[in-house]
Amino acid sequence: MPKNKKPAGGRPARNFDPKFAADRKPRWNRDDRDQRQGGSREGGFNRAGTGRDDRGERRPFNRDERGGRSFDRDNRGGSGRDNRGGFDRSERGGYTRDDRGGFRGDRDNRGGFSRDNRGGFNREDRGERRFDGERGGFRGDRDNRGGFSRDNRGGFNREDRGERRFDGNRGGFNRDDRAPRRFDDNRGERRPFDRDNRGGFNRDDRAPRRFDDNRGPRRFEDRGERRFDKRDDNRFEKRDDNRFDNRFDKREDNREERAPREQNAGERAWQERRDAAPQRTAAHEERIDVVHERLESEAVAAEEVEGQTFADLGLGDNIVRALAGMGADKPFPIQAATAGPIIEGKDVLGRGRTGSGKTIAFGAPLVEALLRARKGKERAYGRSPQALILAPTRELALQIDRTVQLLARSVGLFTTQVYGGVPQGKQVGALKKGVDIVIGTPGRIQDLERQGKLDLSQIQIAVLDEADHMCELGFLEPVQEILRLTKADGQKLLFSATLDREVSALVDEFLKDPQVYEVAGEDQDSGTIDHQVFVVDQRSKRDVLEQLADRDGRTIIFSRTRAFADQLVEQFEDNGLRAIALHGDLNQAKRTRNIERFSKGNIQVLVATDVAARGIHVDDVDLVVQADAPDEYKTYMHRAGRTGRAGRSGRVVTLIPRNRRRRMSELLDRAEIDAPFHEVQPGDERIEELTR
DNA sequence: AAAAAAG
Repeated sequence: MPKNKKPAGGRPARNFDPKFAADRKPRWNRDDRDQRQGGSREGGFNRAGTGRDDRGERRPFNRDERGGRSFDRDNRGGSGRDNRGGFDRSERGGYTRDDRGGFRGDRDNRGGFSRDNRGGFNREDRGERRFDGERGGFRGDRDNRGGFSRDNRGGFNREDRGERRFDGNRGGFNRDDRAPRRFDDNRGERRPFDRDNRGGFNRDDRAPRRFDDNRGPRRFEDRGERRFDKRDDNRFEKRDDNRFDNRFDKREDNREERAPREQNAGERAWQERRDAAPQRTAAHEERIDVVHERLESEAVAAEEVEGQTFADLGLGDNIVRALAGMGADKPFPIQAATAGPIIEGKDVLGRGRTGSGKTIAFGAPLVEALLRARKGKERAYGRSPQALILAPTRELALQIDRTVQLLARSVGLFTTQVYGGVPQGKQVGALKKGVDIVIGTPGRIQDLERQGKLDLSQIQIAVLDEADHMCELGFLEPVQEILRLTKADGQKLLFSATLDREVSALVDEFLKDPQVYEVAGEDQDSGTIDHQVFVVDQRSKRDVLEQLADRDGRTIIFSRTRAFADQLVEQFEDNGLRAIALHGDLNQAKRTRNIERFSKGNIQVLVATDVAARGIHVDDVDLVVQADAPDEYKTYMHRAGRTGRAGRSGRVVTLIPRNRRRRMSELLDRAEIDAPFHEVQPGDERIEELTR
């Protein structure tokens, strides 16, 4: 009998907090939802939560959500999996893409590359469609970059990485192979092209563990040192040179070769803005190398700022009260470390381990800084935002807003979320009225900016949460483009638990005199998480997972693919376990709803892809299971970091097949995590131990 | 493989 089989009357939520007792509901029903639409009550993933919007505007949300459902999975009812995948995909693909075909001039250029060409309507479709639609450089809005656009590069890089992996035992990536740690002599020679290389193929890499006694304070270059190993790899140099050529030199050619196309005013304006955006110059190159040197020597420990109050850090009364209201009575170390410099207007890199309070660490001083800058001026209708917070997932953007919005409102500033998957209307409406802080994901921000509905030119403070992730393939370019549209002398803040050299792509171009802040001696392993690895026979993997899921207490199970996440949920449910999925195949309404259901305590098992790996905070997740081992140590750290937050304890179990043991221990080494390996079979005592 | 735009 499953332990968490459908609770009769709704078990008490684990993150029950007396402060919000009136707000709690044991489970979601229609009425709850409707009621929820109405007010600005607390809610959300954690107790810092608040309503969706602070304006008391009318909410199209509910209606849209329900309307959207005709295209989502709910409607499929009892239909089987196969049916489901095919039906949904084709409908969605056809509906969204083709119906809008005539809407943009660039679509016309695709000519024969229409839906029919795109082949079948199964899941794999997605990749192919991308290929046809985007790689070929058919899109007008990409044409400046010629055929060697982001997408090209993406394909190239990814394959590269794949090959490498299978190069025997990771080829040149062996620890023993690694070049010695210090590369200072080489640094001066670094070309800007390097940074893409680094991002592309060396993500896993990290400097070897230090064995000398004084481990902290850690310096910026402590991780990712090996990036330099491949500096002179011809293939990469060549590729990047190509890219560079195409991007800057061939721009004009390309434009002329293409058939002329109608541009609307918004697009024209956007292109002008973009062309006017500052580009890298030789002088700039010299400066950044210098900055980079200094960056590495200026990492500071935060110990000396511990013990201060928020007020001591320079935050005003209202903000301090708002912080107290969300349970932050005194600053966590990372918050104490970064607040001062941020208020002073410095460019800051913040590294604090998962769950150490990074959102407040940038959010509170950001609000304070905006407030001080605004002093004396009045809040004009339709003003452009002065701060921007970028996050890699919509859920994270939403969550950040929950916290930052409370802080902002306490001093009369407004925030709005700008992310995809939901209708633009509400976001545009808010922007029209004027907001001070925009929080969102890159795609929609670019979209609205290009439409002329979001003005980035007044952004004085730009924050990148999960900054290293935002420098990865597919994120980096949009992020760069966005940052180039913000104030040239604006302040930049980069935060992540795994802040490493990967961010130098941005640091070099956008940060002035940056300093790294972190808490000395605080690394992931000094935390409160207990790690272990289960070596499991492939055939019994699902059984083991099911037994692990059958427990009291919140559990997140990470799967590598969306399909497997769905399969697991289905399997669990077939066997009477309540579980819920979270991944990018779900529409946004469902994603939001699912994570809410999970954090409300109604359903205790969340099966997610890495969409939930970073930043997402749910109270009292006490077990993280990695159904598939991650490829990167950083992914491991972030997934594991969903538990053991704010000093609480948590456990992490990673399932691997026998042949992955070596790779796994190398990964754990990089993450500086000690975890015992156990051979485990279904029904094993080790599993039992985790379920009580 | 995943994520990130589509009134």
